[in-house]
Amino acid sequence: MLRLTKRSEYGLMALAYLAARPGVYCSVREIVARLGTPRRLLAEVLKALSQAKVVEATRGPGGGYRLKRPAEELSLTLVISILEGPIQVARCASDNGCDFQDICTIQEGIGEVAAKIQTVLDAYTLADVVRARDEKLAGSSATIGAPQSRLAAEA
Amino acid sequence: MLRLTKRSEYGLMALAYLAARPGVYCSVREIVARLGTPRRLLAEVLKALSQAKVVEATRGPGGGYRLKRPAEELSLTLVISILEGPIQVARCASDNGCDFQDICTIQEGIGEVAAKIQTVLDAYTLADVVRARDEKLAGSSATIGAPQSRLAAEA
DNA sequence: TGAAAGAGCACTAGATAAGTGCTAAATATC
DNA sequence: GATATTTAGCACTTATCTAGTGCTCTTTCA
Ligand code: SF4
Ligand code: SF4
Repeated sequence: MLRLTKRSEYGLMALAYLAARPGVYCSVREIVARLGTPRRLLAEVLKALSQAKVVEATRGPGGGYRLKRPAEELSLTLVISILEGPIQVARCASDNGCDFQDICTIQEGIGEVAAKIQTVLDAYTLADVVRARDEKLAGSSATIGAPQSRLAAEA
Repeated sequence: MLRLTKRSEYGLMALAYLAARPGVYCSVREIVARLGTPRRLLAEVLKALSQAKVVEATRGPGGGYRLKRPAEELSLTLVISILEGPIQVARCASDNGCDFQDICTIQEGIGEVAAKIQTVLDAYTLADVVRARDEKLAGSSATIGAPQSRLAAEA
């Protein structure tokens, strides 16, 4: 239905959280306390992001996750493809394919649309997610466009 | 997973078929013979499109469906929303909402992305689907950009 | 040594998508 | 008017994907 999964959303929320604390290891417990997401599920998500080298982890007390790459380099395409597999608006892309491929009359059109959507997702990064949030919080003040580094985080 | 459903695809294929035969009533049987889709499912889809006034139907021998509006006016947004409900990249749009709305840090960002995707789907029409197909069939000849009115239809 | 925290594995339940069966109503043709 | 064709309506099954959870193991700091 052309919708993001919870995994992606939880992942993005967590990443946005981490982006606000550059360099600091944040535990799942801590993040869940803030976001209110199911703990085990978010753990699953962060594990996947860790395996994909988007975040890095340390264990033990004081451990947790932190961003491994700057938010500007984390596109939605990347995050989504890690958390829910490759983006395929239609299934005739790279996957197992579709039975209709030979006779399908809409393949090219869908392909064009898919490419456009892909472009949107490629261009939109975690930094943009954070920025959108900040702009909203800042109302319509003059800080629009300025690089942001602080979320609404009182901890 | 950000993917179109079969309903949408079948619907678009059928509409593309109808677009190639303006004014002519085409039966489900005929369309299915060409497209190879499950008959009952395509019937279901066309019924929905009929109820949504995108196509019109007549019963009895020689009956079937035909486009009610020009292909240029049929956006993907329209077709998809008829066949799989309103497009919601995130679920916090118009539906039942999401439990996280109050504290969600990515809502604005997702909203921006959703709007961009929406724009893509709004702008892309059935006519574009048909055009993309024609351009592919015509290879790289000089007919690019010319209004198309004939598909690979030998019937 | 013990507590904190991620890593790994496997499973359950719920939601959505895909597909099917059957009957009724309309309509053209004979 | 009978008959074949074709859409309309209704309800159901099955497959697939999504969401969420439980438990154990390993690492690491104090
Ligand atoms: S666009 Fe055509 S070929 Fe591609 S997945 Fe959809 S139906 Fe199959
Ligand atoms: S963006 Fe935030 S509020 Fe909207 S659906 Fe996703 S989690 Fe819920």
